[in-house]
Formats: sequence, structure tokens, C-alpha cells
Amino acid sequence: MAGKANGRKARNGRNGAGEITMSDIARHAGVSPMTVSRALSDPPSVSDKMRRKVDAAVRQFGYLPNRIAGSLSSKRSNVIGLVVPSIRNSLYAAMIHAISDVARANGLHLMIVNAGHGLEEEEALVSALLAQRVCGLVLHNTAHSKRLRELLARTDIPVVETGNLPGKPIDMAVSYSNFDAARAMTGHLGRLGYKRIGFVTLPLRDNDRSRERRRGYFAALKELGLPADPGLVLEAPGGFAEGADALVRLVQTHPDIDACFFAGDVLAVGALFECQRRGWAVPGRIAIASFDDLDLLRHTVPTVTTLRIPRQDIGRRSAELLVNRLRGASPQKVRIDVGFEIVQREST
Amino acid sequence: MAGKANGRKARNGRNGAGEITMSDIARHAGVSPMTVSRALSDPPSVSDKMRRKVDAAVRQFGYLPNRIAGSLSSKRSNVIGLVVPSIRNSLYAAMIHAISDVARANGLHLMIVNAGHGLEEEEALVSALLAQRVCGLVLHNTAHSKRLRELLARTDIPVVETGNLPGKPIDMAVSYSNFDAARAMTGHLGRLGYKRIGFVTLPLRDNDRSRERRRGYFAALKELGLPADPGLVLEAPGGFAEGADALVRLVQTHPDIDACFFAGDVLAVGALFECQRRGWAVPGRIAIASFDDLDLLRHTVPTVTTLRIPRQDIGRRSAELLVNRLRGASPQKVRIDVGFEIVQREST
DNA sequence: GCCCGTTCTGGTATCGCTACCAACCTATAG
DNA sequence: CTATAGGTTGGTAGCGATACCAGAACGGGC
Repeated sequence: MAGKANGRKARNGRNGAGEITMSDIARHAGVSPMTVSRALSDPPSVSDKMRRKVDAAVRQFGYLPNRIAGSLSSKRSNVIGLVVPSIRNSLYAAMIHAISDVARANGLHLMIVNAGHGLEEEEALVSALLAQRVCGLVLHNTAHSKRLRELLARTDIPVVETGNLPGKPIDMAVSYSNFDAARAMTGHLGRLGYKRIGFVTLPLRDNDRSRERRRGYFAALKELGLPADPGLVLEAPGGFAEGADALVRLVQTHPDIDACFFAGDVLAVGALFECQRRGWAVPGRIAIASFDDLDLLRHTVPTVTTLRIPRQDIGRRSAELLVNRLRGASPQKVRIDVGFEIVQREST
Repeated sequence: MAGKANGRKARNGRNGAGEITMSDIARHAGVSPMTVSRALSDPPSVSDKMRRKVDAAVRQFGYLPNRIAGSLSSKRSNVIGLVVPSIRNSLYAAMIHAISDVARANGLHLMIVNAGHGLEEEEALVSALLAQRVCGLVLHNTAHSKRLRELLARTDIPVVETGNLPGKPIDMAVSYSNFDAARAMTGHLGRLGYKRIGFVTLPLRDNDRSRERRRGYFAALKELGLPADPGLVLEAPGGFAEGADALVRLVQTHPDIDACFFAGDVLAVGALFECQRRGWAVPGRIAIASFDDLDLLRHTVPTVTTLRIPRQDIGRRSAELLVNRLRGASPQKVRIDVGFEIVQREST
């Protein structure tokens, strides 16, 4: 008799195996579940007495609110999705770190995926992140498949692109201009007096950043009045050995080369080490310039001239833009150019 | 009249602002929501005809299932939590990358947090991950606060510790022995004939890995019959400049030092560069050994003797253990020693 | 002491999906 | 032609939280 009547309410009672719920806490604190919810998510809205009761029960049971349920109910998740070409690359690591810090300070979590370097892959991964209902996205890539652009256009979550300054940002962009940076460094080398400037680029396929850098290189040569020799441009996957190899090939095919600009820092360091091995003076025999201010470049012998890209700032500001939007800032297209800086060191 | 009757069902109808739901897809495909659910999560359980109808509707609307709702309902999330001391460090990056690959292949996502190096911080972060109801955890740290151990003991999700081989794993462990590794390298240096072997350690506070390495160093000295001189041991935060500085200080205070073992690769490289700057022959004036086989160490001049720790394997196997458990493998304490390898190169 | 505006608190109805069970087919055997 | 098994399909009832509104408690002014 009572059995049946209790049956309905029993589901709020302790259920042998299930997790501790807000109702459990509420019951033990002698308040309603709503009060528990408020006490945890917006303490000032609850009286001291109630809050104390709730806090005590929460501590007693080691209660951890179920954010999945919370997200479903409130239609707000507290997870930011992040798509980078490679978690392994320390450049991205600096950016991820900065994003992570801002996110944490705002109670957000990070879901990070490796895009590899394919457009379809990126599309699939972003879809998966959207299915997880991330509340914001940071994409390093700025070249996207048509379907991905459509997909993102339909969602109303904030999106920041960070790898390049795109002509048409999907939503917001925080970056520097790869074109300007490569142009500036090439120009810098020209102004230092170098006449035969080689260029080693990272893979160009599906990568607008690499392509922009190469474009910048050629633009600068033109401005310097130097001939554009396609033989002075080499494409190489990023790696120490590949940088060394590229340098050697350039020197062999173009013995008159007097400087080389590497579009990736690891390539440049690999080349520098090769020079050390061969006893080539840097910059005596050949000058070496790099892209991205790896800490390492400040400590090699000689130290290496490079472009300082404020990767951390990019991460921090991207995250801040997301946070602001999540806090209700009106969705306006933002396009922040964080700029770059040429760091002249011993190698040029 | 019909108005009222429809009122009840209307909530399944298109609702102006809300997201596209499974019911919407079901209605347009002319099947029940359950069939849509099954068609998406377990295709073989649904007839071809039904599946085709569902797939068509899904594509037509660009439907992305709401995994938050799915997770709540099924009490299973598809997110793995990962706690590392620093996302920025490339060692962890290699491990993260491997975990990420395995996770992706199994439809899992990664939530990564920076623990910094404090025990309380780790506790708070893990709590947050548990609140997100991650389905598994990878912790790099093996020193935990008492409360964290209790917290993890109460949950029934699989946990893998990876930074060291702990005496009492919380659940599973995949690692190498920091003690054995440091002992082996120190022994190796002794067997090469070095008599005054310095040791530069990373910060020891709250870090059992560093402490184990130092313990290994002293154990080896004892085995070699060499005196343990506390003055030959220095503690330094990881960094190129710090490595250089430590080396210089050791050489100044102990001019008879003939080898130095750095418990962090960046420290070792910083020291090597300092030698290049000062024109000290390596290993002529002083031999340098490192911990962890950064790619860089294979390319410097001279190349650097180091310990190869299979970071990627650690990541891969950790993830695989988690996946197996999520697939239903019985929870047995696993403790995998992935070992290490001494890589003898030019610097010693 | 009474009225009304504030502040707090609690009940109810979802959020979008999946687990579970019941109902329904179709096919094969008896 | 019916009975039974096997494979599909659909209805119902939550998962654990929050939004929204209504009601209760409180406090001050006349």
C-alpha cells in the first residue's frame, strides 16, 4: 500500500548505485534542490543560513555537481574547442597554454584536437566538437572547406581564427600577417646587404600560412629590386635534418647564395647546426634567418635572427574575446592584428 | 479545439529558435526517434530502409546529435581528462599527441588541463574534470594530495598515472622508473671513466620524479664507489639560461668536475651552448649528459648523450588501457614499466 | 498594526537523448 | 494454416540539472 505510494517519490531517495545528486544534498541539508543549485552557482542569491547548510552537506558527501546535466539544462556548456595543426609543435603549445590560463580563470575547459593538415579532417573534427556543444571555438587554420564555413555560419557560437589574418574571417580573428612578416624579414635581409636570399618554406598544401609567407618573400624581392629565382626556393617538411638538407642543397646549386630565410624555426636551427658541422661561418659564409622566436634561437651560437610572433598574446586575446562573447558582448566581427617584430641577432 | 490537442504534441514540432533535435529528424524521416538514435549509434541494428531514410534526413538538415544529452542519458561521456604539469613542455606534448591519436581512433575527446606543480591545484583540477564526468583520467603526477586519492578511490572511472612508477598506483600506471633511469645514466658516466660527476636537478618540491632522479644519482655514485659531494648537486628551474648558469657555477666551485648530468634536456642544451660560447671542449673539458631524448639533442654539435624515454609509447599505452576498460575489461591493477634506453653520443 | 515592495525559496516543466520493455512484423518449421 | 522464434520498431520514463514563475518570509513606512 504505502509501497506503491512511495514508489513514485522513491526515485529522489538514495538509489543504491547511482551518483549523489543535488536532490540528495538538498534532502540532507533540509532545503529544496533549487536552493542547492543557486547556492552553488550564484551564492549571493541565497541567504547565509541556507548557504551554510548547503555547503556543509556538499562537503560531507563530497558532492560534485554533474556539469553534463547542468549544460543540458542550461543549454550552456563551459568547454572551449581548440583545433591546432599539431599539439606537438611548441608554437601552438605556447598559444594553448595562454588560452588554457584564461579559460581556467573563467571556469572554462579546453577540448583540444589535432587537425593534421587536411581540410576534410578539420571539418570532421569541428563537427565532433560542435556535437559536444562547445561554447566557443579557436581554429588555427584559416583555410576551411566550404561545408565547414557553412556549418560555422549556422551555429551562433563565437569562433576565433588565429593562424593568419584572413580576408573574410568566419567570425573573429586574432593574428599577424604571414605575408607582412615574411616580406619584412626578407626586406630586412636585403637592407643588410644580402643579394642572393634563399627561402625554405614549410609544406604549402592546404596551408595558407605557408603560401602567404612565400608570397611575402617574393614581394620583398621585388621591392628590393632583386631577381626572383625559383631555384632559391625549397619546400621542406619541418625538422632539423630537413633544414640542414635544404641548406646544403641550396649552397650546392647556388654557390653564390649569401643568406637563407627559413619559414620554420626548427628548419633554421637544423641548418645552423649543419653550418657548425661544416665549419661554415654564420653569417660569414651564409646568413640564417628564422620565423618564430623559439627560446632556443636566443641561445644558439651564433644567436639567430628571427621574427617574434606574440603567440602567447594571440592565445590570451583569443580566449578573452571568446569569454567576452560568452558573457554577452554583442557579436561584432573583430579582426585584431597583433603584429610581429624583427629580432636582429648574430646570424645575419 | 484542435489547438489544445495539438498543444501537447507541439513541443516536438519545429520550435522557432531551438536546435534541431532527433525528433525533428525522426519526423522528417517518418520514423520514431528511437530508430534515429539507433541508426546513428548502432547502424547494424536497423534495417537498410530505415537507415537510408534517417541518413537522408540527417544530411538534409545537417543534424549534429547533442552529445551532452546523450552522455546524460546514457551516463557515459566520451571525454578523457588529462592532467599534465605543463602543456608547453614538448615532452608532454609527445605524450599528449599519442593519447590524442588513440582517443580519436576510438571516438573519444580530450580535456587537457595544466596542473602547474602544486598538489592542491591538481586536486581542484581533477575535481573539475570529474564534475565534467570524464570517462577516464590520465595523470602525469604520481604524488597526490590525500583528498585527491580518496576522491579517485571513490569514483569508478579508470585512472592511469604516467610520470613515474608509483609504489601504490591509484589504479593503473604506465611509466618508467625515474630512479632506475638516473641511476643507469650516472653509472654509465662512471663506467666511461668520469670521476667527478655533477648533477643538476629540476625543482624538487611536490615533484616525486625529480626526487627519484636525484635518489638514482646518489645510488649510482655509491655503487661506483665515488664520494657523494652535495656541492656537486644543483637545483635549477628548467631553461637554457639556467642550465648554462648551473654549469658555470659547478665548474667554478668544483674545477675538477669532469662530467655533468642534467635532469632536464633544456638545461643540458643550455649548458652545451655555454660551452660553445666559452670554447670549452665537450666532452674534453666536461662531458654533458641529458635526460629525455629531445630531437634537438641528436642535432647539436656535439650530439648529446641522453636517456631515451618512450614518451609516445607511454601515451599510446595509457590511452589503450583506458579504452579497454571503457570497453568493459575488468578493473585489474596494471603497472607497466616501459623502460628506457641510454643513448651514447658525442658529448660523453 | 497593516500594507506593500523586496528578497528568498520552492514546485514544475523541460533540456535532448538513451534504456528498457512491449508490440510488431516477417519467416520458417511443424 | 498456425505456432514460435528472431529481428525491428516504437512508447515511456527517466538521466541530473536549471529556468521560470509563484508563493513565502521579511522589513520598513504610515
